[in-house]
Amino acid sequence: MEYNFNSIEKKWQQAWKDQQAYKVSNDNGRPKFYVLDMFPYPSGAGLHVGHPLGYIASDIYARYKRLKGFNVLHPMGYDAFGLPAEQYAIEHGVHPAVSTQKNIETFRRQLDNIGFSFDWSREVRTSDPQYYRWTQWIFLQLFNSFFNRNTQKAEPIAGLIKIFEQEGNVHHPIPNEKFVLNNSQFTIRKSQFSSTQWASFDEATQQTILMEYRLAFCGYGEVNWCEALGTVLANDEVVNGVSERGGHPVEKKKLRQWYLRITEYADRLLEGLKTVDFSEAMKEMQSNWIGKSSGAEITFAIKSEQGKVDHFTAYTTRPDTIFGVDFCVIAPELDYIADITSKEQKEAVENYLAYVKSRSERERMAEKKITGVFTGAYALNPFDGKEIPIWISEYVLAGYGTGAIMAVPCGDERDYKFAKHFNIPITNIIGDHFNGEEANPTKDAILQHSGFLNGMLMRDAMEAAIKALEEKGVGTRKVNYKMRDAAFSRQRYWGEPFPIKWINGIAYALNEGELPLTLPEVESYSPGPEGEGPLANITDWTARQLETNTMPGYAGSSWYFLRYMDPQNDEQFASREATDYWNQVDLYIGGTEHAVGHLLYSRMWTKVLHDLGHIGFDEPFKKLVNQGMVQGSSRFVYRINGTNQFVSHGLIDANHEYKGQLLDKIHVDVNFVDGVELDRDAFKKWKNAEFGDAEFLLEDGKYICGTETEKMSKTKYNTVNPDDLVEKYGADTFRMYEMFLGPVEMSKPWDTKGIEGVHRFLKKLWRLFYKETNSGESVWQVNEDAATAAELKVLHRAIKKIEDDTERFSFNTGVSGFMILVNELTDLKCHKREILEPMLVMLAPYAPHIAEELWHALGNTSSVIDANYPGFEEKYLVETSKEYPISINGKMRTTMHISLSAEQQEIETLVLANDVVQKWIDGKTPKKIIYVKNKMVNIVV
RNA sequence: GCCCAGAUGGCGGAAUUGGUAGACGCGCUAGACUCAAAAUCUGGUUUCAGCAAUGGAGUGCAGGUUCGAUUCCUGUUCUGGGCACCA
Repeated sequence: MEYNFNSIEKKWQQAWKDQQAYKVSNDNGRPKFYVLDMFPYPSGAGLHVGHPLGYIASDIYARYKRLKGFNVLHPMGYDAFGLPAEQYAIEHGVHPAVSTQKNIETFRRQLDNIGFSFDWSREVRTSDPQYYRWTQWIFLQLFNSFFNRNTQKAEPIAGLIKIFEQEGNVHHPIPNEKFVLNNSQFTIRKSQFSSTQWASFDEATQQTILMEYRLAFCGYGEVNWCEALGTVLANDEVVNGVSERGGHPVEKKKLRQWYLRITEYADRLLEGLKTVDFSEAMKEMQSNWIGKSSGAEITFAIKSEQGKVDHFTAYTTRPDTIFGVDFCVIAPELDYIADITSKEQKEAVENYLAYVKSRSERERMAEKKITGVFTGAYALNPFDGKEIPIWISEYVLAGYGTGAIMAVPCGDERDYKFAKHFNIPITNIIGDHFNGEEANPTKDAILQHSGFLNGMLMRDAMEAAIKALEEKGVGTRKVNYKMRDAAFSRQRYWGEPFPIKWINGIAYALNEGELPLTLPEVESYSPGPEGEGPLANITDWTARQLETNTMPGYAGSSWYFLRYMDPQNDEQFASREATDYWNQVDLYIGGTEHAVGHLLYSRMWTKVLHDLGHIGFDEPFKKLVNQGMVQGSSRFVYRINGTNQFVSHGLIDANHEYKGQLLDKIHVDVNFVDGVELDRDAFKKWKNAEFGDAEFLLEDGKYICGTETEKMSKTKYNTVNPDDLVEKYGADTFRMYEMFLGPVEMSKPWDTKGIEGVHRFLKKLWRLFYKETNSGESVWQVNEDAATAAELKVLHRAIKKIEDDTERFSFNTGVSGFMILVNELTDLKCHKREILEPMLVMLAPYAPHIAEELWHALGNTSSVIDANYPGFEEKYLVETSKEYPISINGKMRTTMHISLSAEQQEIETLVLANDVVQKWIDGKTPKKIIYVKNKMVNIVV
C-alpha cells in the first residue's frame, strides 16, 4: 500500500457524509462545546489559501474537543446578502439569488475538499426566507422595545406606553436631548410631558414620541451617502472618507433612515468586555470606537451686539482648566451663529461658512489646516466673568458633545496651535508645566491663576470645579460617547425587507403572522426615485405601503450563531431549550476586520434578546481568536521598456535599471514560479500574445523573479488556490502545512515551498505502518509486541506536548510535535500497535483522513473520530536520571548524573559529595544551592 | 500625532513560570541508492578562529536588575496593525 492520499481522502469524506458522522444532537449527555467560524460572504472569486486558515484551526480544535468527550457544535453557513451580488446583478442581469447560489456551491466544493467536520445539517443562509423571517422578527423586537435607563435594559415599548399614561415621561426623558416636539396644543419644555398631555396627543404625535425611544427607529439624519453605490453606509463601512467596498467617495446627506439605538448600550458593551476573552487589541479597538469620556457641560453667558442668544453650552473633559479658557470655538454648522455675529464680523463669518461648506469631508480630514473666524461675540467665564472671544472653526465637530468647546491653549495642543495662529493671548494656569512652546495636557500640575481652584492638584480640581458649576447652576457632570447610532437601512434590493408598513407617515410593525415578508422579484436593480431603493419601483410593494429600504449586510450576521443551535425551528428563532443548552459560543474564530462592526452589533443584539427574556446570556462570544491575514507573496519580472527582453532580478542595477535602460515591473503568476525561479515556458504560454516571443537575460542559466509581500488578490496574480494544493499533496498535508506556517494569530506571507516537508512527514508516518520492500511492494509491519520504556516515554511526552499545544492554539508547534514523534519512532524502529494506535487518535484532529485510514488498517471497525483521546502518564514524563549542568556562581563548570526522584536536599548532598565540586568551592560552605526546574543546579559560594 | 503588537540563523519560525538560544521545517551542503536524473534515505548546517579538541561573539540598538535575561525594567530605532481634529 502506498500513501495514496487522493483516494484515501475521497473515500473517508464520502464515508463520513454517508454516516452523518458530524451531525450533532442538542444534548447527548456530554458537556457541550461550541466552536464557531465567522461565516463567509460567498464571493465569486472562491477561496484562496488565506480563507481556510481559521477554519482549519477551528476544525482541529472542534475535533480535538470531540475526542476529549465533548458534544461539539461546529456549524457553517453563508452571509449571503450583500452588495457585490447586487452589483453583479446590475452589471450582468443575473439575479443575486442565482449568482449567490452558484458561489455557495463553489465554496462548498472547496470546503469539502479540505475535510472539515462541519455539521452541514445546520447550515444557515441569511438570504433564505426561513432564516430572514427571524431576522425580521428580531427587528420587530428591537422596534417594539426601548432602553429603560433606570433598569439599564431593554423593555417592551408597551410598558413605556403604560408609564406615559400614568406619569408622562418625567422619569424616562427622551434619549435625544436635542429633540424638540412641535405640537400646536402644548409647549413641551425640555421635551417633557405629563400623563394628561400624553393622553391628549393624537396618534401621530404619540408615535413620533415613541419613535424617539425605540431600539430600532426611523429618523432623519446625516448619513454617509455613497453616490456610486447608491446607498447609505454605516460609520464602520467608511474608511478615510471613502467606501470600504470599492473606495468610492462618501458624502454627508440628510435622509430618512432606520437606525439601531446602539448608543444606549454603550456602557454595557464596554462593561461586557471585562467578561469576555478577547485579545487586548480587540477590546481596545472596541472601547475606542465606543469612545467614552467623562467631564462636564458648562453653560457660558454670551455678550453680543444683537443680544438674541444669551447663552451656549460647551462640553469639556477638563473642567479643572476653566480659568485657562482664552477663547471658545463653535462648529460652523450651529444654527445660532448668525444671531451672535457682530456687524463688523458679518462678512468674514459668512465667507468662512461658505468656505467650510465648499470643503468635502475628505479634504477636511486630509489637510487639517488651521482655519477659523471670530464672531465678534464674547462668552463670560461663569466664575470670574472674564470676557472670552467666541470663534468659529471647522476643527470643532457639530456631531460631538454640544458642538462647542472651551479652548485652553496651555493644556490642549489643538487649542494652542489655534491661539498661536490667530495671536490669541495665552493664560498659563499650570506654571512650569507650560513652557510656552507647546501645550501640556498634564493632570498633575498645581493650578495657578485659577480663582478658587488655586493651589489644587488638577486631578482633584476636576471634582471641585464640577461641584461649583452644579451649585451655581451653570454646569452638569456629563458623559459623552464617540459612537453614533448605527445606520440600519440600505437603498438596495439584495437584503432583508423591513417588516414595516407606512400609514399616513407613521411606521407600523407587521404582525408576526405576516412574516416572512419575502423579497419580491424585480425587473431592474437600479435605484428608485429620490434615493430610494429598487423596491420603490414595484407598484405592488408601494401599494401595500411597505418600507422600500432593506436591511444592511450586518443584520443577518448579528444573530446567526443562535440559529445554528436550532436551525429548523419554524416556531421560534431558536428554542429556549436549545439556546440554554448551547449557550455562549465557547470559541469564535475570525479576522480583526469585524472589530467594530459585526462584533459590536451581535453583542448588542444578544443583550437585547437577553433583556427581553428570549435567551439566557448577554455576551455571545466567550473567547475570540483572531486569525492573521495570509498575505500574498508576489513575483515580478522586469521587461526592458519598449522591448520583449526580460532581465533577471539579480542583474538589475541599484537604481532599478538595466544598463541605463528603464524597466517595466510586471506581476507574474506565482504558480509559474518555483521559489524565485521563473518557469519560462509556462510564462510564455500564460499570455501568449504579449509574452510569447519573450527573450530572457539570465543569471546562472536561471531567470530569477523579484518578490514583494502584498495583499492576496487576483489582480496581483499572487493567489494560490487550495484546490491545487489538495490535488497535489492531499488535504491532510494542506491542513497541517497551513498550521505549520506559524501562529494562527499572526499575519504572514504565503509560501508554498515548505509544504514538501509536511508531505514528507506524512509519508514517513505512513512508513511506520507499511514497509516498502526492495521489490517495490508494501508490507504491513505493525506488530503486537509490548512497548519498551523508551518507546512509552516518547509516546507520552508527545501526548503531553501535542495536547498542550492544541489547548493553547499553538497548532504550529503541535505539528512539530508530530514530526518529532515520527522521527523518534522511526529511529527506534518502533512499529508497535501499542504506540501507533494512540498516535493516530492524536493525529485525527490535524490530519483526519490518514488517521482514519490507518486506524481501520489496524483492524478498528468504528471511526477514529469516535475514539477517546489518549491520556499521558506522569511517570513516563519524568527523567529518572539526567545529566545536570552544575554551575558555581552562575558560571557553568560541568555536568553530573543526578537521580531525579531525589528531593532537593538529596541533590545538595550529591553535589557536595562530588570531588570536583568540592575542589571548585575550595572547601567553603556554599551560601546556597539553587535547584532550578529540573534543569540546572547552581551553587553560590 | 496617539494607542497596541512585534524585532531571534540564508528563510518560516521554536524556547509555556528568568535556567545549556536556534526545536521543527525549508533552503544549502556532503554522502548512499542510480548508467544518469528525479524521488527516497543518512550526516552536516548561528557566526568567527582552528585540521581538530576547543575557544570568542551572539536574540534590533544602548543601558539596568540578577549567580544567570530572547524572557523583567528604562531609554532608543525600525516594522506591522488600529485610531485620527471626539475637546
